[in-house]
Amino acid sequence: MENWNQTTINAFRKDLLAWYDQEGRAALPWRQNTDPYRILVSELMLQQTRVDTVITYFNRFMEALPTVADLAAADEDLVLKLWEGLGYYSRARNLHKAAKYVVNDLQGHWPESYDDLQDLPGVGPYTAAAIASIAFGQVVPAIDGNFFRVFSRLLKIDDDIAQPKTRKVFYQAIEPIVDPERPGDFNQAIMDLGTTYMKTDNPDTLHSPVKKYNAAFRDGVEDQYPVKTKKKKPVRQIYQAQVAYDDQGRLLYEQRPKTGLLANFWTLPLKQVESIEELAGKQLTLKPIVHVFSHRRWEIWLVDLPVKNQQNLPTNMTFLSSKEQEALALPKVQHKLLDQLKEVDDVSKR
DNA sequence: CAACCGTGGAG
DNA sequence: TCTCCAAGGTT
Repeated sequence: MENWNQTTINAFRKDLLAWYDQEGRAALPWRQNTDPYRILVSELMLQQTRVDTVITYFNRFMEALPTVADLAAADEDLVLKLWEGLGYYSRARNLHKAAKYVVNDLQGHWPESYDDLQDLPGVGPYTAAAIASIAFGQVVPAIDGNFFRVFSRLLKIDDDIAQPKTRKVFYQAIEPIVDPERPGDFNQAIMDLGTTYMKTDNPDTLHSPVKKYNAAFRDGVEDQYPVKTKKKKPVRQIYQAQVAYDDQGRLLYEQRPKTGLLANFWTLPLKQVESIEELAGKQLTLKPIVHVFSHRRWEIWLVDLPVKNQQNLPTNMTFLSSKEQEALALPKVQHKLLDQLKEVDDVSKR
């Protein structure tokens, strides 16, 4: 691992920030000001999610709920509807809880430090550092995937970034490098660098503004960084989705358990099966609907399976009209099921 | 610590 | 089609 002296650190800060001031993504909507609420919303949305995807959601969210007080007073249904399709829905519920915590428990006074910000639900070390530095000027590195990638190359850090304990190594290496005058800009500059000249695939290190500080590039081993062990493949699981209507043409839904995958969301009643031979009812499609999560791959078969006793449904099931359904936030997989069902209906009408 | 938790884009 | 992964946090 490289060890920079103070002269190198000073020069690096200057070169990085000069580039950032010229070519940084200043137009990103959450960079219009440093309101901690805007930073919080954007950072929660950006967790494991691409900037291009977030922009639309962010603008819509801020228009609907412009202040932390608005969010604290909002119904969870609205919050989830604004988050619909973005995934990792615990982020939305945590964001809602965090707003209530700030407004109701702290009388609207934001925690300002790296340590205190981590008391907010959904706010861990990265997000706390981002808010503390950008909104409150604390000198702390916001170590995310960009930081792992950029500094593993610059400093030739060989630790496996997939291991949680590696965060400590990076923190100790980077903390002295953060610009004490402009910590928020320093952090955002590293992120911009990490998505441009120092991105994951096909980085353009030759033209990077900090090329001369890049030890891995200097030694011709840039492709070896960051060191990262591979993830496991998603487990394949087969499901049947029950298609059943009541006498008013409403469709049967089932609410998922309040913890776990897609917690509390409504979907068609889903039942896991070992193989398609186990499907109950008439199979409606030739191919399954495939939906891949981080750790699971669902192959779902629609089956026609009417409910015999509509008056005696389990408590977590209900019939919903299309109008009732449209008011609900539904996970993407359920939208896929509905799209497929609509196609089946269209074909049968011909 | 390792597993869990969504989705869409890129190669 | 398949693999990886993108501004991580919680349990």
